Amino acid sequence: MARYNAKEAEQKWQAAWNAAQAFLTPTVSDKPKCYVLEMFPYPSGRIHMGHVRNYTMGDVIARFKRALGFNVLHPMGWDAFGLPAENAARDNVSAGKNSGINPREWTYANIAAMRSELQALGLAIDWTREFATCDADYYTHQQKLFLDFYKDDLVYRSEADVNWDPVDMTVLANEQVIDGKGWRSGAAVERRKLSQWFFRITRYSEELLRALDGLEKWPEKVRIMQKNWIGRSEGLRFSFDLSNLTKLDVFTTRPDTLFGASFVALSPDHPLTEELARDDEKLRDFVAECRKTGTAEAEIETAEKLGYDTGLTAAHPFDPDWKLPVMIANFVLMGYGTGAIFGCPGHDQRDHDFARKYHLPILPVVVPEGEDPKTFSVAAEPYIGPGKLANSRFLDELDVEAAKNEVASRLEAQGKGKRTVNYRLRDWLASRQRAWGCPIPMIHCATCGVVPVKESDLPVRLPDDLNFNVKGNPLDAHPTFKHVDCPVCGGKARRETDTLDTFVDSSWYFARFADPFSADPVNREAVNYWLPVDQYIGGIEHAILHLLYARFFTRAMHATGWVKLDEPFESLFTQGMVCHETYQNAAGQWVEPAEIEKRGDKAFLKAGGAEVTVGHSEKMSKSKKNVVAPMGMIEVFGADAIRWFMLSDSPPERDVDWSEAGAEGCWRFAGRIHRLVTEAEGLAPVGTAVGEVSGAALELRQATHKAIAAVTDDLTHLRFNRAVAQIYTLANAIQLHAAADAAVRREALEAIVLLIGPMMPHLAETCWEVLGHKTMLVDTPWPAFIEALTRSDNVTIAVQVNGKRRGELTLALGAPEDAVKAAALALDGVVRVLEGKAPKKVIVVPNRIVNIVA
RNA sequence: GCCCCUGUGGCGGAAUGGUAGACGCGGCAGACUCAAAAUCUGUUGCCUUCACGGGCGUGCUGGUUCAAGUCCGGCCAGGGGCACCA
Repeated sequence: MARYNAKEAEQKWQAAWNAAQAFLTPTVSDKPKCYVLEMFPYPSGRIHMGHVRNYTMGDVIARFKRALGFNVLHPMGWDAFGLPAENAARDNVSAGKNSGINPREWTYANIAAMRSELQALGLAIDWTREFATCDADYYTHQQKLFLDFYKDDLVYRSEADVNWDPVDMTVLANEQVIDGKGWRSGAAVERRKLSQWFFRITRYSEELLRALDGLEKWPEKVRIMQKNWIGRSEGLRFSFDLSNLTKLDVFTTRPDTLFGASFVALSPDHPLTEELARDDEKLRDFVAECRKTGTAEAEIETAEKLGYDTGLTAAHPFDPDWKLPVMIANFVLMGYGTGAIFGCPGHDQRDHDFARKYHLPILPVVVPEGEDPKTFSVAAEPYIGPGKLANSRFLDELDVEAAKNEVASRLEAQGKGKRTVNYRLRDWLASRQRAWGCPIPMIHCATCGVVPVKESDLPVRLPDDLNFNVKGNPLDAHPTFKHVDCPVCGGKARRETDTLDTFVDSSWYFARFADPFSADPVNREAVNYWLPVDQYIGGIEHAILHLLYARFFTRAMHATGWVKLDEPFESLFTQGMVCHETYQNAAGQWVEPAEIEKRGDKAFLKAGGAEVTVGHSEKMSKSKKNVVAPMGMIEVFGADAIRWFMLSDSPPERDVDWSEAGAEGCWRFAGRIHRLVTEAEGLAPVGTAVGEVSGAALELRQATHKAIAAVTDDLTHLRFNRAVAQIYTLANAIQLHAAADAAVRREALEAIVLLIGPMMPHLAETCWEVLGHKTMLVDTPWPAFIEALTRSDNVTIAVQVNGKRRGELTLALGAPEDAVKAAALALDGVVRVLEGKAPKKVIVVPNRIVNIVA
């Protein structure tokens, strides 16, 4: 029999699935549904191993659920707006090829290339539903949603201090600033005051936080990250009366420490600071100095506390005669709370640093248990823990919680304060000064202000003839795009030239997949049937950005009547990265894996044979050149072997090391399965019932049914690596019992072929055909198992004395306790250790273990 | 600084509180072969013993339990997230 030819099989079955429209999904159906979705890719041009891992996992689930009888939706699309396309066009221009690429052509060419690569993996995808977010037919609906949100006050325009990325020449959302740097460019972000478009995500701060508890099928890690990002803190907002007769609002989570206050501090960006700076040159210099400090971690850690005394004083809310100095302090952030605080150096590290530098009083007002209030000192370091109040008049002797309540109640009663909940989460700044994005459907009119584009005028199309040989946003520089008539007064007006953050595009694509042909943004009937996504899979790097925005968008779409749910993703799985060793030559330059040859632990250049340094295994990245292209590997080992590799060995949430030896092992296993099927002789015909069997045949039957039960359970729980191990075990059993009963062997072979179906679909179809089936395996239900056959007749029971293993017994399953006990006590090893003494106690765990306490 | 996760053979990793190391990779030995490849079979935690056997073993350290990789406390190491957030 010929050896398994993966390439032939893959072409044959992919064509057969296509011809049969095997993965075409009805829009709605009476069958129970299962929506399996992997985070859609950015069309960079070619797939990488991370895609292969992600889409293979999703495909296994989709095929498994389908075999279980679900109506499965498993679509694919393209997150197609974004900077790389623009940069490619710009590079093209600077290379002098003016006739060349524009972002649209670049993007669609990449999509075509990547589509065929994904198809080579044999994914069970309904390609009729494919769309790209840069399709006008997609973004027109996004513009419609934007206008709906605008009507509902979920979108607004506001001037604010925003993050400006000087390299990408655009503003960024808070979520896109990592360690003070732009998430794509890595450039230090600058602060600019600009008028920008925002989504009012903070309307749902509380809800987004609370609903996290209900997302039981999300990784705990992601929920914690979102919780921290939303950053809820309960406290008190109250006002100080200032000596210039104005009031100053501050926020605190520690109202209990109010009698330990020794100053009030304003942010350098506080409106009052700006007001004061108008007539104070020194203050202006000070503010400028503060703004120099970067926001990078290292800078913040080493940054000195800087303060400026305004000369103003603030009256203590419980003692009008107690005056506190009003300072400007560089560590007070305008973006949190009210941008002003009262400083209590005794119980806050930052206030402590500040007070020491500016020689302000440091007074303990909370004293830990066991300390004497008269001697307890916070001069050296602040005390943050629990304790009883002291030096605090009417609060003395109260514990911290009671004191917080007391202060809050009194200030509320006086009308000076209010208990409030503060969130770290800011509104989502969603406008970008970029050309390759969804145009914001708004118009600026000198007389009417900002007006929405009429729905009948949608879509606002991106022009094709953008000139990238300009500074700034090519949309803004376009000769006609921005010149429009005002939809209200009809006068000359200016079209908004900012586009939407690409994270907007990915915030609702999952809903569009339910019916990508709908004339509305979503087909309500279709989304009611398909949403939520039953299983969403992607990288942990989207734990906050994409997943938080999508949760917000779903709520906003609920509020505007498009969907009837709040949470888009029922179950989330975050898969690990694909890593590879790194290599560096003598000059310290990175070397690609394809250029080296391994001998033992050492690696050498194929050309020239010079030794290279083998570095740690890291996430595959272009910069480290440790990338292995999937297509080359599929060419060598076949798609099924690569899929199998991605599923075996490592648990799916953990990082996996790519290794060619591992892929080769998978390829060999594919061949072994093929041989087991093709070389099986004298199999019973298709459909033969299995009769009563014993001996080797019974053992094989039991192995078969155990494997079906275990693989079913493992795939249900996404434990692909264990499912793979179970299948190896069954393969070993089939090989061992190659001479067993003809019907039993057929049962075993059919089972193993069906079990590998979701993971190695082409091989499985081939084997299914060899076994004599006329219908395709994709149309075959998942195999059932017989419970009684998943248990062996005999069990091996370990026998311990004082917890130490001294022997084992092989007994019939369910042997009576007395017999087990007697047999255990008679074991040589047990007798030797007991030395004739009677045991104190014997614990028998049925069918598992006996522990004798001597 | 705060929060979270992970530490098991040469390697990737299994293990509802109940025989630690399933399964795979790698290694070793053998069969087939003139030979090699491919394939198949056996073996493979460490120490000790001719052997039977014995001892030690899940980062370290205490504890709970008849029984701990698993539960609890305290450390150590590695990784991740957040961070002048009042």
